[in-house]
Amino acid sequence: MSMRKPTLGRPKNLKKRQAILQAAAELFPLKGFTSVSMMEIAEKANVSKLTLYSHFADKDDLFAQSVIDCCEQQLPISSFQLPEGLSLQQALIAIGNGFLELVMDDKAISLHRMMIAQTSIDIEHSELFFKAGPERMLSEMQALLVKANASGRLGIGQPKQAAQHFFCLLKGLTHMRVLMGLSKPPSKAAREKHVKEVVALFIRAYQPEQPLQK
Amino acid sequence: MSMRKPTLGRPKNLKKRQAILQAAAELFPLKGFTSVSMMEIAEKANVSKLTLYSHFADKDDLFAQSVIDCCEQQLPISSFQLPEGLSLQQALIAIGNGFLELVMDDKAISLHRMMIAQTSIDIEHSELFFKAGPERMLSEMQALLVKANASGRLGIGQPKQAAQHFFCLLKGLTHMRVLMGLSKPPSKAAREKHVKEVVALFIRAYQPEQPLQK
DNA sequence: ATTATAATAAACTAATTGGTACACTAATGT
DNA sequence: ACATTAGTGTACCAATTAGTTTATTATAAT
Repeated sequence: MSMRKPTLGRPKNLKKRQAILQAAAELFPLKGFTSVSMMEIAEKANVSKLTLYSHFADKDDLFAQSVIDCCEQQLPISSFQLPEGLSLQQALIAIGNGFLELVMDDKAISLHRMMIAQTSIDIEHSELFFKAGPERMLSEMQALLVKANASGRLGIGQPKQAAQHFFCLLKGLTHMRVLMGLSKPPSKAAREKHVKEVVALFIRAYQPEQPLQK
Repeated sequence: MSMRKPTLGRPKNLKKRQAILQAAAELFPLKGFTSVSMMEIAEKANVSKLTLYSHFADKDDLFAQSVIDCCEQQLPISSFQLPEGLSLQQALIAIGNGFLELVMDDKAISLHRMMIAQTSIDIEHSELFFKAGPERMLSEMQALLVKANASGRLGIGQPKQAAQHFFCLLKGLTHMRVLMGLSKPPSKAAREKHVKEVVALFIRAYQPEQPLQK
């Protein structure tokens, strides 16, 4: 287990490594694990096959690293802060837009496909992806709901459930259709329209028990 | 193009064909198209490799036939009738249970995986599956919503949208987790609990504008 | 300059696999 | 009985491919 980083000799070119990961991240979701050859990846990355094997132990390793890399790249996308003075509706719309953009993104769709196609082979990777991906937003959402609950603006029995409902509504039928290649990812305008509609529905559903008189 | 069925000689054993389709339907979703060899399918079906090639032109053909076969098998599952005297809540629960049973079924999950994994290769088959599968229930649901709307029990602007929301809520996070192999399909009890909760949410969300006094 | 490592190109190994050919047996209609 | 097709088993072909070996050049630290 000597993972000492050698200080001697020519250092590894990190850009090569990134190019390989990039190529892998594009090819694997497109054609599936077994249909992509190492040679193909090497060529796409403009790198010799042996360089590829010098950076990654084998095909499985490359695949795993590629998934990890994708997940990490995805993280910062939606680390949005929601301004304090926002109304509940506006806050939900902001979260909704962030989530839908994240989840309909080409990369995210590719990742979904990979995870589903390689099911049972890479459960750990799927867990990883799930945590790095959609599940990260559940906590933010939950926190918001608890707050809205406390201030009497919503009446929610189970915030965790409610948060899940919210995201499922956001994904809608479209997400599955996109996964299957039956629809293109929706435009920003289409996404925002959908989010507004879902937020309205959500607020209606979770009005406090005794609605305030207007 | 001579597809004449020969009346001469030993007839083909339809059970062999079914066994092959069965084996293919199990193996393809499990390991992905390219990772399954024809030999493997032949062995699983207890059939010689050549028999396989006598029933199906090549691997692509077998895959396509397998998808078609699965879709057709799925059709009759949920041709349920809902009794007339049912309350709205009970009707929604009945539909919800039917839908969730259909969509969490092992076969349906396998099909989803296949459709997603083979994306862009088999768009026609995906369309086929989508129509044979979940989409068939949208019309039933829509019809019910229109009726509930007319009788004043619900206030729904866009019945089609509402129906989609309903089914998305039913699937929930769980469906995706099952697709990725992260969770087992929920038990009947778990499904029914979830359905009840979703129906309650749905009815709250789509109450008529002027709620009736109690 | 020396040393150690990175990277490349090209040839090679060993295994898998889609698809076929051949020789044979089994079942069906005439 | 006979022709015809279904099905089996085995061997085979051609192509692909994960992974290795070898020899050569490039690039860094000391």
